[in-house]
Amino acid sequence: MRLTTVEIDKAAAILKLLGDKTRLTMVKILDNNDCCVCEFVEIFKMSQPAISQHIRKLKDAGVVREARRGQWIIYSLNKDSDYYPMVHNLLGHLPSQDYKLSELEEQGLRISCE
Amino acid sequence: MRLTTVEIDKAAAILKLLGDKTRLTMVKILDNNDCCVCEFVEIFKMSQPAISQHIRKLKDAGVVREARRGQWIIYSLNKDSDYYPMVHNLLGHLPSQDYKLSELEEQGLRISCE
DNA sequence: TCAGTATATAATAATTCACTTATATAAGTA
DNA sequence: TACTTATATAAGTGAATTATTATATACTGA
Repeated sequence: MRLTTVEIDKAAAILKLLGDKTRLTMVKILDNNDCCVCEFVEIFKMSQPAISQHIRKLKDAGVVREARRGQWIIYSLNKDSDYYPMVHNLLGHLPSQDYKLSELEEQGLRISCE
Repeated sequence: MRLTTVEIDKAAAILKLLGDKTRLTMVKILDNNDCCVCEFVEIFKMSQPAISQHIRKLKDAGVVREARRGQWIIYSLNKDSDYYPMVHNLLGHLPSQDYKLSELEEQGLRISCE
């Protein structure tokens, strides 16, 4: 584990973002997997704009990055972010949420990460 | 560093609390020092009720605990909390805020921790 | 017991937040 | 080109959040 230091204002802003169950779960999932919006819509049973708006906040903060792949936009954790060490460290204290993706896979709804 | 696991809902609630600059700074200070409300009032140049309300949230979540010492109520980090390992870990990524206490000390306003 | 200091609580106003619905954009495909 | 799918953006709304001021409680010491 690296011990990078993050300004306290910036850290508070990141923690505020992660202080939402939906976004925290997203980020935990993204720590191991890349995902697209429509997968999150399925996982969280939430409207597409709601998901897009959550992701936008994470993207604006530099926590997450996007890459278009044809029709889809694939989101992944931005491991180059100054915040990544702190975030990754934190995610280590959370139980894996990958079962949510497994459920999608079973339903044949997994899309992005082949 | 211990790797304790915290339920994702609970973790989100804690991170939400820490996602406020004032509370995050408080907790960072409390990681090394015990403090009373009036010291925080000085440090943050904020009204006493505002400080009390921030502390109450931290106390309700079990992050912080109180001990009355005469006239004062001394707050400290609750190291027995299930969240403490995660929180402590996180605080390791933040720059020390102890200079804020040193400033108090210089002004002769330090109270609690002799 | 009274005055002063430390803290908590209550009520409230301004702001922010997380959704919603409606609509726009962009890519893929018939 | 027109239709479909994936995603983003905009506008609006109700709930939550963070301050404030006013007031209550608790301890200390004269």
